[in-house]
Amino acid sequence: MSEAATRKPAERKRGSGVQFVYNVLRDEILDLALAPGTPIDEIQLAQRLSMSRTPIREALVRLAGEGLVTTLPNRSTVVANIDFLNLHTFFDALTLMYRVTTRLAALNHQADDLVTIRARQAEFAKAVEDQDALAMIATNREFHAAIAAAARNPYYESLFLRLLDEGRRLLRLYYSSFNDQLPQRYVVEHEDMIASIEARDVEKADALANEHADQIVEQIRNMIARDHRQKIAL
Amino acid sequence: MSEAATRKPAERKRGSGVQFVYNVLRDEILDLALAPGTPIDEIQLAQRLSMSRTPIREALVRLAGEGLVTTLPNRSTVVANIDFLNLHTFFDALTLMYRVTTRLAALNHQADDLVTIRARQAEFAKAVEDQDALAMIATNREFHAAIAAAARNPYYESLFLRLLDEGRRLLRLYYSSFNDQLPQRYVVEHEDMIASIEARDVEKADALANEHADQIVEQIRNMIARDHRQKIAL
DNA sequence: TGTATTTTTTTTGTCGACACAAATTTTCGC
DNA sequence: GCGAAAATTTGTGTCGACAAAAAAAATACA
Repeated sequence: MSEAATRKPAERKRGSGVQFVYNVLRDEILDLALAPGTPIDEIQLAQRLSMSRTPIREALVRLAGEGLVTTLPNRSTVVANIDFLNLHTFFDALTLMYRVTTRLAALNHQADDLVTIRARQAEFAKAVEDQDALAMIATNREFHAAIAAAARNPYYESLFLRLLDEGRRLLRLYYSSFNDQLPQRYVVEHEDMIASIEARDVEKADALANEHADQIVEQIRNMIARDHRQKIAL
Repeated sequence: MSEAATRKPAERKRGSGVQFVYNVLRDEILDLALAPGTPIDEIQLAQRLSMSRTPIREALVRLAGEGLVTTLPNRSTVVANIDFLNLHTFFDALTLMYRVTTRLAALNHQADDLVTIRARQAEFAKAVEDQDALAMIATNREFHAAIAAAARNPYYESLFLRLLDEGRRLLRLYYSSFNDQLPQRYVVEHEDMIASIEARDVEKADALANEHADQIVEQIRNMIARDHRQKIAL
């Protein structure tokens, strides 16, 4: 059981129920606290979070819309599987969104966007320094999410966030081997991206994002290739 | 009240309730039978579709996830507005998805994909011949959806479908002036795209999709520019 | 008559209960 | 003992009801 699950049973503000369940489940899914394929029992969840099944079901519908769970009709909904066979479609979309959001950030960013982006980058650098792989994964996501926000295109942003989440789940699988690559390189690449965004150099931002994406995709590929266990099983 | 609303009150299969409500509402929203900004009364809807509020609420959650309705906490959910001020973000994403899906279709399509695509194209050509603007909008969507399916990338596909739906809603606003452009041109462009996909000529497919998207964006821009009524109001 | 405050109404968010479907176990025939 | 049919159990899909929150109406007051 995760930490959030053991929260105070009663006294939650009206209307926050669905959001609460959504957040708990989302975190547990992305942290792999709930393994892919795990069936989600509504009644059990209702008891655990001490609320009725109605808000739980609505949260599940929302998660299903984002592809984080799969609903089997008249049967339990399960945590979405990681489709190793079609990872290339994920990498393809991820790379394109890296590029597009960084491009548009260079074009459309406003003054305070850079403040936020730099703050996220500082957190990422801190995580690298601390050799904290889990924090690196989380802060890296937030860094790119901040860039996506500065890009000011909600369509790209929502897809990108979805992809970053999926990536977070994937990296979580291999986080233990996340340190021995060369994460310092990512810090430098991030700095370059920030500089090109600030200079509004669209083409350079694009190129850097492309390289950066290739780096990350390559690293994930290596981590998977090194691990010949049960790729198909999941 | 739309046609679907007046369906047989009782006797629907178990588990199909949410899907049914979702389909009804989605159609009415995209057809502008429900105008943007219209509040959706759950009780009223429940009576109209003769079912309880529970499946209705779940359908609304799903629609909210796709951005077709907006949920105001403790207040009624309303049909999503059309954001004329940020249409450029829509056009940008739409153009990119036109390109990417057509590219990937040229790369990844399989034999029977072309059969489906050609069938959709035939329906589109028929609509043009019949001067049926509404059918043109609908069949054009299905044509590009078929290409997106052949592209075999669910991430792009889901975003593209969302954009096509949003576009359907937008075009529906101006469908009356959809004839007097030159829709015959679109038929030819579609044919060229099919040919380049079949030839697996990725670059040509990309270029054609780009042109095609520019055409459509331009047409929508013209339709909006010609109409100086209540752009801001909606 | 206009404005602030209280009351009423409307509508959402949540709950507990029941019905139905699928999975599981038990029973029965051989 | 083994396989098929029946019964039980488990868990989802839907319902009607209630409580809280917001909006609307009514009232009080200047």
